[in-house]
Order: sequence, then C-alpha cells, then structure tokens
Amino acid sequence: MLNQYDVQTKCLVALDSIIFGFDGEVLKILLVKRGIEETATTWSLMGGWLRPDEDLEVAASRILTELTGLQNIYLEQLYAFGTPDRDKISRTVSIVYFALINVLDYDEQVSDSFEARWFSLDDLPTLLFDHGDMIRMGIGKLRYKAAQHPIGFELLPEKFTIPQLQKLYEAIFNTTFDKRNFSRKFLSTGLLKKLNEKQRGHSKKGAYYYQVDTDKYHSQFNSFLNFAKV
Amino acid sequence: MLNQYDVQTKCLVALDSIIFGFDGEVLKILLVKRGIEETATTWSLMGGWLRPDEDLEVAASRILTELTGLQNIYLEQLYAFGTPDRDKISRTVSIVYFALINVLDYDEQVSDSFEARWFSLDDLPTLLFDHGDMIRMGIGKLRYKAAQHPIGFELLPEKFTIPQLQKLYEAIFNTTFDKRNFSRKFLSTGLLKKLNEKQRGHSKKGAYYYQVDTDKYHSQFNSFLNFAKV
DNA sequence: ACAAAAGTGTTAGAGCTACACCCATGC
DNA sequence: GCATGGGTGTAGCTCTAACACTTTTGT
Repeated sequence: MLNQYDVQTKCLVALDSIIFGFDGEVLKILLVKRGIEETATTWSLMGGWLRPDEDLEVAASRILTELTGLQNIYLEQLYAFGTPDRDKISRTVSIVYFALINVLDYDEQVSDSFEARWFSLDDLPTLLFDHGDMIRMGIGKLRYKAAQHPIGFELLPEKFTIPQLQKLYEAIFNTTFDKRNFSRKFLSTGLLKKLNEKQRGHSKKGAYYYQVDTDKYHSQFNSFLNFAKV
Repeated sequence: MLNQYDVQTKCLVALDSIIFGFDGEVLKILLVKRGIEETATTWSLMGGWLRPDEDLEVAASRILTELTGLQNIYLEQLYAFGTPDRDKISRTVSIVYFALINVLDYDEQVSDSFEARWFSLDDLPTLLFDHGDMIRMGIGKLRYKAAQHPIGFELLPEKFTIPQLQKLYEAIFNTTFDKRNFSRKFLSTGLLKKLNEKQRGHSKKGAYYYQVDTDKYHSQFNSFLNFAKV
C-alpha cells in the first residue's frame, strides 16, 4: 500500500475560471491574452497557480481579480482537468471554476487596465491547452443548470425586464421561446417582484422592471421524480 | 504576472472514490481501513496518489482496484477538495470520484482479500480527514442525479423487479412512494423491457423481471424549462 | 384458506403547448 | 397615425397525485 508521502510525485495545481457574461443580446466569455514562456501569446481563461496556503476557490478568485479586476464574483467549481500532457511544460492539474455576470455591470473594471476581452460564444479564438474543452463543458453545465433552476438572474442587472430575461435564456439555449409561455413560467415561480417602474428608451411602450425575491430564490427544485420529497 | 513554472509550489494530488452500493434494502458506502503514518487506522474512502503519467480517472480507477479488487467501475468526477490543512502531513488536493454499483454483484471480489467493508449510510464510522464532507456531497449529487434521470439502474442487477427499483429510490431519497405512481412513472419512460420471467422466493406471487433498454437510456431529459429544446 | 406481496384503473386538478390580438408610446 | 415592442387569455392536452381492490401462489 502506498502511503508514504515522501515518494509521491507532486504536481502544479492551476485554477482556471470561465466567466460567462450577457450584454443583453448574446452570451460572451471573458478571455485574457497570456504570455507563456516569453513566446506565444494565446487567448486563455483566467488562470494561475495555487499558493501554498490558499483554498482552491480563494485562489481562483484572487487570480480572477489579478487578471481582470473583477471582485466578489461567486465562482462555482466545474471540473478538474488533469490529462498528463495537457500542459507540455510541466504536469499540471487544473481545477476549473465558472461564474455568470452581467457584462455591463463590470465593463469598466475589466477593460480599463487589463488585457481581457469579451468574446461571443460563436466567435472564440484559438485557445490555450484544453481551454476549449473547459469552455464546452462550462456551456453544458450552464445550460443544464439554467434548465433546472431559474439561474439566469445572475446574468442580469438587479432590475431587469421580462424581455431581457427571455433574451438571456434564448442566448443560453440558442433558440427562441413563446413570450406568453415564457413570462407565465417565470412569473409562476413567485421569484419575481414587479417594480413600479418601466424601462425607457429601448421600446416605445416600455417594459416593467422586475427584481428577484431573494428570500424565495433558494428553494426551487423541479425534478424527474416530482413526487420525490427531497 | 506569474507564469514562471519553476517558482510555483507543487502539491500532492490524491484521488478518492465514493462507492455507493445497494443490497436490495439499504444504501451503503464502501470504506477501507487505511493506516496513516504507521499509527492510527481510520476508515476512509478508497484513496491514493496520482502517478506522473496517469490521467485522473485512470488513477482513481487503479486505486479502487488496488484497494478493493473492483474492476471496470464507471467513475464520475464529483469535486476537488483542497483546503490547505485538509491533510495535516502534506498539502494535498484530492479529486473525488463516485460510482454506483450493486453490492451483490461484487460482494465476493470485495470481501475476499481486501480490508474493505460496506457501511450503511446511517451507520458510518469516524472518517479520515474531510471524507465525511465528501460523502455528504456525494449523497447530494446522487439524489440530484437520481431525481433528474432514471440513474438508479446502475445500482441494480441486470435483471430487476419494479419493487426492487422502488426500494432503491426509497433508499436514495429516504422516503416512500406510491407504488402505482412509481411504476407508471418508470414504465412510461420506455426504458424498461419486461422479461418473461418472474422473481421467485421473495414473494409468493413473484414479480416480473425487467431490463434496461440501453439504446434508449441516454436521451432522457426533464427540465425546469420543459419547452427549452436543449 | 389465508397471508403476503404484486399488480392495476380512475378521477380531479395542475401545468404544458400552441395560438392572435390589443396596448402604450416615440417618432 | 403608424410602427415597434410590451403585454395578456384560452382551449385542448398531458401529466400528476391521491386513492383501494384484485391476483397469484407458498404455506
């Protein structure tokens, strides 16, 4: 049995973060240009190394801030990638996190002093290592979660309209929905509070703003076995 | 920007596997007694170290075989645990996998020459490190998946009866279901093929055996947005 | 013949889909 | 006054939940 700590090989541990953003029309991903070994500059996810006394999520969050200026973003762990040759220079296990943010909320922070840029999902550049696989998996998980829960709120401003929410879901699933059914579905969750205020400028009539009722927003569950009292 | 590989700290990378098993009545977890540093012997998940040229899942699978004899078990990645002090002796990141098997199918393999034992979920011993957290998360994911998909088939023999399937789901969710609704629900998926053979010995009447229609068993999806054509 | 588990049908209500028209306003 | 996007209602259907009796067979 191998339980001698000394003889075990050690690896580098990297953290990479996929930041999904929505600008009101299309889904985007934030990438940085990262110089590897003084030569190539390739677009990549926000990545860096784990420090000796750092928690994984703390490290991912620190790295995100270092590379983009983004702070206080809730990161969710996606997957650990560890194929032996995924990084040619040194054996590295990468733990990938992802987050959803509203592009407009953070745009100034991001673009000011950092080499980070938003890319549309269907217009991604060539990516470092296996970052393309990571993104594919991230999109899969985003869809999966959005299909189960009304998760999309995170990608919108605090006040948003039903048509904005619908556009978001149409961007996530790359399809269109019937607006009557869509709004009925979301309103029926009881998670939305209608505000007494309309969006101006986008349309002539103006759409009512809504807010998430955060109290109720952590109890929804809809399942294959609806009669399973989980 | 930190992209010098040399100055980065390296960690040990461990793989731990949670093996859920069902014996027809209760859900169990397979644990081994692992000597750490020649002193304490504590029950723990099946764990070991990543080798230099090994893929993560391959390593998890090798370790599982070394410790229990189990082979060809499909392992699914659960989560990476990496709190700095989770292993007091050396900084270790652990990537946790889990699997569902039928206890009876593998019982001889396991108990013959290995120090592995099945434990009921509500009768777990004190566990090594953060293995308790890992198991809690594993149960959560098992329930989540079982609620979305008819995943439970993996935990049953190739031929199984509806009452057995129901017992399994009742064990996973720790509740009871109406048998009329339960069987209707599962039969309506079209995933079950009824065999012309009855289980004998368990009841006087005998229950028909069913088999999973593996062709159809990779397309089910039921979602919060049923009208989202994913 | 009786006990024990298997198997099955109905009904009321909720939720889903598909569909088309009026509303408010800026120009 | 008209073009643009916002907002709403209904009918048919399917799915769900709740409920109780009959069937088979080992003893």
